Amino acid sequence: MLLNDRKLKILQAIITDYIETAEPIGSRTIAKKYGLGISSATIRNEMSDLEDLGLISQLHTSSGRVPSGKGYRFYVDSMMQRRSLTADEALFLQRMIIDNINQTEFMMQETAKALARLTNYPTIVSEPNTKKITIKHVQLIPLDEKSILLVLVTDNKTVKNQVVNLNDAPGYEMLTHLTGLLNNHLAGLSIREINRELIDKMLAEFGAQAHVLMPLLGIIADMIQAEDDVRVFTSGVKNILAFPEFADIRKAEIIFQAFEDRESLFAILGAPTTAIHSKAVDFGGIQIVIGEENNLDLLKNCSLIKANYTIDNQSTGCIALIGPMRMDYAQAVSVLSGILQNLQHVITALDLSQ
Amino acid sequence: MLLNDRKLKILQAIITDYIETAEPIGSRTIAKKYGLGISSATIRNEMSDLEDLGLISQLHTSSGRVPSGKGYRFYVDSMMQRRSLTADEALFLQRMIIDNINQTEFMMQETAKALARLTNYPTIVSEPNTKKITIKHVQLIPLDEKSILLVLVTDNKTVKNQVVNLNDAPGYEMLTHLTGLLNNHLAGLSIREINRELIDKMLAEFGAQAHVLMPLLGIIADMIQAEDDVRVFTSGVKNILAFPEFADIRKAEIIFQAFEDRESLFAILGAPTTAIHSKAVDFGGIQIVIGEENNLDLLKNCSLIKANYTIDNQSTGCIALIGPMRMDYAQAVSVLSGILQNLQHVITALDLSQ
DNA sequence: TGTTAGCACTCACAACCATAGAGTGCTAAC
DNA sequence: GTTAGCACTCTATGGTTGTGAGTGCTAACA
Repeated sequence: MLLNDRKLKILQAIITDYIETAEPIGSRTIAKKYGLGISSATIRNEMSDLEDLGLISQLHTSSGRVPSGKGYRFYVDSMMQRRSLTADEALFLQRMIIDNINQTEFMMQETAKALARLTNYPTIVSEPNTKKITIKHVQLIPLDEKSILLVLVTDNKTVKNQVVNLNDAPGYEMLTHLTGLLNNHLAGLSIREINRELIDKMLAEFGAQAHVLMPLLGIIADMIQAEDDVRVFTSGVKNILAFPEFADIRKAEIIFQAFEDRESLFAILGAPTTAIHSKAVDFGGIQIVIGEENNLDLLKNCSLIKANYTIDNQSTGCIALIGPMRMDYAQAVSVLSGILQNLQHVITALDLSQ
Repeated sequence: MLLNDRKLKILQAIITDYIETAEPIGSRTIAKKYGLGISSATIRNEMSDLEDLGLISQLHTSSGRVPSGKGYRFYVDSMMQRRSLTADEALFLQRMIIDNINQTEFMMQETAKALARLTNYPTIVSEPNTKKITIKHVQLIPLDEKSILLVLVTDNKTVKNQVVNLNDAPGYEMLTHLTGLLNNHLAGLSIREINRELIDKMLAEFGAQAHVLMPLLGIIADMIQAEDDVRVFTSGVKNILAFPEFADIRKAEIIFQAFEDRESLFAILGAPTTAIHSKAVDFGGIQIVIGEENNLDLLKNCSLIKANYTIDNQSTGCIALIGPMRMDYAQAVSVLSGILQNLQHVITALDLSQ
């Protein structure tokens, strides 16, 4: 689609004004507020053309014009200026130094919070999905006569632990011995590689302590399984209450409902789109989905800005923010981009696997 | 305050009706809906008396009556029937079996969710505050050449871990040795008991590895410190959107704001009230704070139902739910009571310290 | 031919009014 | 002590009207 310069300026005025005020805008207002040097009548003619093109629409005759989904799409694709971070935003991100993190959970939650804070839109962040977790180290620790603690370190930088209740827990010396045996056999293996043959061999070596092996292996399997369940974090849902689009509480409730339910959140994030892979850590491009373009009814009146990111070319997470269709795309994209860089920096610093 | 039987019945009718409908109720409606065998005129006279007593009030002449804060207080103190759990509620709680939990976090979050689910009110649950944590076990685990994992088990059933980066990490054998030394000296101690004298003794024993001791002790102190920070969990904030009291989004926003801020949540839970202590685990009585009785402006139009619970006579947590003043006190109290029993059951089962 | 002024028209919104309905207090009768 | 009846009050609802912002169309102008 090709528009002449004047039409572009008028469309720009309509979109920026509507993003700011949420009020339909008329020809006279444009003529007065944005000094384009043409009369309102001329603007009316141009607006009529823009409406024929489907870029703007009016709720009824004699109301001002409002950008349509197609209009926002055109704006985002062809007109939007990539703005850089403001001084305040940059400062905020600089201060958000997350160091010494050994659990992704905290980092994800902080990322969601920061993004919501800076954009004033609700955010969703899903954890990287690591499907091929391998065991790095297992450690048994005595607690008391009837229980021991199992600590599992996996290759994706997370540590999990679980109390194991046994009728007759081995003593400290024996636990140290068993820890050695477990590590000899299990270190470096994924859950699928623990087969019958290996288990038989381990049972033989465990001797009198063989009865504790199966419970331990079962728990290890469960722990890895749980780790494979991708977690998802949200922040700032309440921000939608500030938008007139959600003045009707029923509409707000739908969003709140979705944000309380894990399944809905994954539905919003959508099927994992192909991300661009690079050396170790890479962030795919930022995608914008506007209004009706969304497959979910829930989001037909909203826009979604999201980006995938990958770690080690295998595990990919998603970071997204939701707003009304008239969201401030330029600001949201620049902040999201800044956050992604931040995340990349932290993940790279954390990367112990190299 | 003493009321005759007929006044009690009328007050009861007003309160139950208003809790259900949120609409002011008039004499004629009471006469028709609740067959008390007296005419609306008589009810009017009685209502006039109830208003003089401050138990009900009207928004303007010729509107129906609404219970006042004092009215709810009287109802809660003197009239409310302690109802037992419904079959559905009891079933739900039975199914909420939380077993094998070694972290309080999951349990607290689940408790908040269950309570919100059953009552449809927003809930807040704060973790037990354990001020005198002692070290139960310390374990050092090798990760790679430059980092080891420190696992700390404390006597309040929680396990924490932290990656420690060192320029030159000791090998597995050495770590096992150091783990033994650390446990010999630190097991059973609280953070205050780790003094200069003890550290000097440990430094001597660590020999060539003395340089790793101070970083480790520093991290242990930080971990205990973090554990001393009471966490707080919430659930179901969005439920307030269903109440006409919060039809004005500004009012809802105030509550949402408070629920996003840790400090506000603690302010809502209030200064810890004295809980009744018993043998090992005890739950103090359930307290109800109605409207103006709240110290926080934020809650002047709300009611708060809360209970403290204690573990081992020393650490006390709080569990609370918030609703409009016309909340269903009887239901909320019975469900809260059921949940508390559930929590007690789980905590007792978890108790490894005996 | 593109631009603009002018005009008639449309629609949302606020203000205004009348009416119906639900409630009250008061009084008098039972 | 209870109740029926009455006058009164206040809210909510619906219809009417005026205003303002917007439009499309037409004719005049550069």
